[in-house]
Amino acid sequence: MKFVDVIIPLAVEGVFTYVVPEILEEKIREGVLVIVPFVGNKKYTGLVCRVHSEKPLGYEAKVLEDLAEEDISFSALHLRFLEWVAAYYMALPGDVLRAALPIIFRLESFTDITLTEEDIDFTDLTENEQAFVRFLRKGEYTALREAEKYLKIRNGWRLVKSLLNKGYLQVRETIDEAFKEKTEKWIKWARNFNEAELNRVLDRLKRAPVQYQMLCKWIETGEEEMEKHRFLTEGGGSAAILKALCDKNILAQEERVVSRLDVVPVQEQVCHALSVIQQQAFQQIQYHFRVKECVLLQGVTSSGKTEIYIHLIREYIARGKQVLYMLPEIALTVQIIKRLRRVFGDTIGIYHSGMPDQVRAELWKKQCSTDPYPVVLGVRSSVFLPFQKLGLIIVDEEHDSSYKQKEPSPRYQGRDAAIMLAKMHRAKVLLGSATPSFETYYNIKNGKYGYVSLTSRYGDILMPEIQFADVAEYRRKKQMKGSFSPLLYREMKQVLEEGKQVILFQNRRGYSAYMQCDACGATLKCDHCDVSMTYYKQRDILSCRYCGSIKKPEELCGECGKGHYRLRTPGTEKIEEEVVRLFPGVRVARMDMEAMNSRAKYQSVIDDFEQGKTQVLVGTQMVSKGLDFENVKLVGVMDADSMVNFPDFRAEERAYEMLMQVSGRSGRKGQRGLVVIQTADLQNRIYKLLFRQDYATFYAELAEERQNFAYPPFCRLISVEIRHKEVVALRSMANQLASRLREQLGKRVCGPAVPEVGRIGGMYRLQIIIKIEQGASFSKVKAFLKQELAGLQKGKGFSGFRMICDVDPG
DNA sequence: TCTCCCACGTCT
DNA sequence: GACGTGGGAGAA
Repeated sequence: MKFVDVIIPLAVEGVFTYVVPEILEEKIREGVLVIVPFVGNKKYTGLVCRVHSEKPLGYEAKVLEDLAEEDISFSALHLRFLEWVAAYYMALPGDVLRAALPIIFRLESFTDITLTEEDIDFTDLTENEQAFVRFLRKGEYTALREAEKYLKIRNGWRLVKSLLNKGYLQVRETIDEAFKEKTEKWIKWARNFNEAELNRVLDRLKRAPVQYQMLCKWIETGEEEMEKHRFLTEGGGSAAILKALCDKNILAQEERVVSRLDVVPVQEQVCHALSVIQQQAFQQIQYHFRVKECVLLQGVTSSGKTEIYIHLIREYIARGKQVLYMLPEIALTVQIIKRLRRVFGDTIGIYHSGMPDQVRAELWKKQCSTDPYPVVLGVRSSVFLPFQKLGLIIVDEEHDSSYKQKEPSPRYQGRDAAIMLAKMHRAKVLLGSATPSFETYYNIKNGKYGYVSLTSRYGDILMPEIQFADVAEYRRKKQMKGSFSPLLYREMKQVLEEGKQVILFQNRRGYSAYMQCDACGATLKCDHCDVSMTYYKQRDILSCRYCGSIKKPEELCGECGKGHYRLRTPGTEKIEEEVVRLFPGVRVARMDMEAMNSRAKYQSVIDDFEQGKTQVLVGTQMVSKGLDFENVKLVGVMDADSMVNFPDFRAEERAYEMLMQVSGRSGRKGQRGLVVIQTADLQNRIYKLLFRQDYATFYAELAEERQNFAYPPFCRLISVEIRHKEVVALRSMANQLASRLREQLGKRVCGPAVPEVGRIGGMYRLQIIIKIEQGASFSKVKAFLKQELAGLQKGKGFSGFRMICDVDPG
């Protein structure tokens, strides 16, 4: 007998063993998707990760139901990669599969019910059962979900069970084919008509003038076939007229399967030659690749990194290899896609989170087919795509924090996972950044990665000039105009008069980051989370950025009942308002998570700014990433301190990164850009380092501290977060865990401590950090931690706790 | 994630 | 005691 171990895409521990029915034996192998029964009658899609003949002990394995979706499968290497992600990031295999597999392929069965008899003795039934029975028809299957929705009940299966016992119901499980091919209707001649025949056809249509007209128009086009929609709009007729022509066997309709993947006509392929400096960098990268698996290309904004990527990609394609080009989510804009399309035409696939599920599924199928895209441009999750002959991965903006998935599990680092994926494929990795992550730079220092830098901006564009505005000083002298220092105001005014554009960066959304009582100083907090609520003036509501709960602002302070709430620290909405007031007639656009409720909106804000319809763009970090505008001369950072003083060991690294990136938005051909940074803490070393615009010095200065306090890159971290509804119980559990861990790991264990936000959505949180130094066995620590957590979970009094491990957090 | 079961609360 | 609800365990 043949058995398989199956990963089920649910948050369940381990894999599950099934018996393979004889008729399927031929087709079942490692990496295929199957349908299996799981809990009751429910059926799920699962992934076969092992085929064997070991009869499981202690239970009778269920029988595998069928094969699912035969067009896709996982290679042995791909399976190993999923296993690695699960093991390294302490995630469940089901979690990893869920991240990897497009939702369309994750079939789930649903319950259908019908009545077995017309006449039912209602006296026998409870009220709910009666309502339920009335909703059903004999011989007609109704989805249980529908019935639950209609009757507004949960746990409908309870009713089903009791009615089933009474013999009134019949139940079946169905699986919907979720992936459907997209089709189009095409119009063509029903058969070949010669001229004489055609004339006869037209003659016969004399008494049907509209049909006659439609046919004449069609003949005029001279086309053999046309898509139905186009046929009707261009022919100016109705579907009924068309149908009449089809019924008369003159024209015919044909349904065709079409691809949902963008099929762009291959334009003239433009690939610019590299400049001398770029050519040197290109050669250096290839030189390093001979001995190293991973190379960093450090280059500031507009130093021409993309052009080098393009040449590398071409090289790998020519060798018959595939390339994965990764970008942080936000940077995946039309700008970059356009640029790559110009070179690679329709040989490039695109993968991002805004994509409809059907399209993702289609890309998956294509990558499993005999004709996969040689290049895929994608976000973090594209590391999970199937590759047949991967040769190169480019991780652009590798320092970007959005490569790390925080929620839900698997909490993986896309860049690091990509490096592992490349290793498995014996492929190379090129990291790109102006401000590399400390981890990457560390690996260069110790010789693990190769290093290539592009120091000058392409076309000799100068680095922007950075000026600091001492807000503390201006405030003392009462010279501030709202949130604007006289310096920023003056520069902005001049730039706008020159007809140039301005970007203002404020890393807070809404109108006011928090509301504070003017009598007792209490801030208005979310009812469920330990954070102050953001005020949105336009909608006149307070909103919590963690749980999303909303409430109306109150007049009087909820704490002391006497004071009134005052708005503190302006957000993007307020800045936008101030610009309107201070610069009458200037058109402003705002770009933040709140304003960008759709992809279309995002694109239109960018387009308007690009075309100069708006002169000032106010935004959160969204504006700092991946956007290039020709005409921007000034970038204003409204409140740099808020980033630097963030309570996190990476705060300074992130602040530097972000400020450098924002600065890169300014200055283009033939003119030097200006960056005005407003701070009340001018003496902070970050600003001095920023002023020098010298990454190496910045790294050297901060790295020493990281080493002293045992933080990455000198140490690896695992964060264990514990959540519970009650503080006291949480405390004691966290202490218990910490002391158990300390028994083995000693002072590597820090905490428990209250994380940045101590309560979210009504759950209190505590965090234990484990620091693992170089040379210690990371996997042993993980195994020990896992064992301790399992021990706690088995123990009594564990109810209501959640434990979340995050490997390499941040 | 879904199902099943148990413990417990409420209403009669 | 019947019925309903909520939380935790386990799933092959």
